[in-house]
Amino acid sequence: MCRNAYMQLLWGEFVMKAYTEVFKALGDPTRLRIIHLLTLAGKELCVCEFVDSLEEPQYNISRHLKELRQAGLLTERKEGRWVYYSLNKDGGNFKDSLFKLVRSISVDKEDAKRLKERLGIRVKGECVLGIQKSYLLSKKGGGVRVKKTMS
Amino acid sequence: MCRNAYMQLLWGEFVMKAYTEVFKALGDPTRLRIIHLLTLAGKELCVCEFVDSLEEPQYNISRHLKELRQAGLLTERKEGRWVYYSLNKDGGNFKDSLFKLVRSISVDKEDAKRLKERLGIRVKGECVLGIQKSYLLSKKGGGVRVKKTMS
DNA sequence: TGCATATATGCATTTCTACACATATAATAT
DNA sequence: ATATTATATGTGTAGAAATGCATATATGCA
Repeated sequence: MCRNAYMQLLWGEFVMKAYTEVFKALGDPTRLRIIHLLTLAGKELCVCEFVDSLEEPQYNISRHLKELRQAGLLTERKEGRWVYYSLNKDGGNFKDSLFKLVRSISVDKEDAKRLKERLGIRVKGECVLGIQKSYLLSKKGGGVRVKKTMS
Repeated sequence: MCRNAYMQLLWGEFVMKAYTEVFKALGDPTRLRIIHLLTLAGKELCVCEFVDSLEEPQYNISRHLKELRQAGLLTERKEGRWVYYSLNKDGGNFKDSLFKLVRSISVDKEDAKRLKERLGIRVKGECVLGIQKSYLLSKKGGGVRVKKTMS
């Protein structure tokens, strides 16, 4: 892998950056709650389930999920209109230990409580309903969908 | 500790913020290298030893050390003009696991190599010489000290 | 007392980050 | 086909963070 000193330097910086990105990704309340929720759930979760559980606007959840995926912490699986995210444990022991660590964090249990409720409306283990708390579709609009047809 | 639901909410947010700050603190290359170096060293290190080992300007090291201390990851001990920093393991298993995790990171070993050299000039286990790489005192100046007396 | 040295910090600048609004994209349902 | 729905993203903005310079603070020493 590393042919010479220069390559080692580059490789070292590359690896260091990867680890830095992981910690940076966890250094935000919403993203930490996302990972924490996934470690508690023990299974993949759908975007709308994150939204209803964490009570954050849909566009925020989507963006944070993307960052976590880019940091290598999540994988996504598309199923029709639904997108499920799960913990990405590829690549050695590091992430496994990290996820155990995040799981051990003792925060208030409201997120988990709301997730449990939300998971209750799955059918055959699959997500079949979108965001239930319509005020989370956007922040101001209260769930109003803008029509495409105009004038 | 938590008398009612409102207190629990506040407490939960407080704790979540504390964990977030920890991860955020590690989400910077220099700070991650500082913690990594400390986990490898297994003992307290002096500011000038960080500077020579990580080859970052003194003012940057000072600032990053401060942030790590404010995040609860470091403690400092003053000994005359010298200030030693060590890992702060207070407060349950979380930080212990975290430090083990950081220790397990495999990055290039230049930092550790330079630290080993630098520790060679300690006397009776104590730091007795300041920054050896004078170009790290500031970035541009090359170690020039400005006189106080003027005009 | 005055200078040297180890560390910390005020300030300005630039870059990043998170958020909110609106809207796009893609798949489903009618 | 067209409307609906689940998710993603372009854009503007405000606040945070990293950096570099200069200098302050504090301790030790001559």
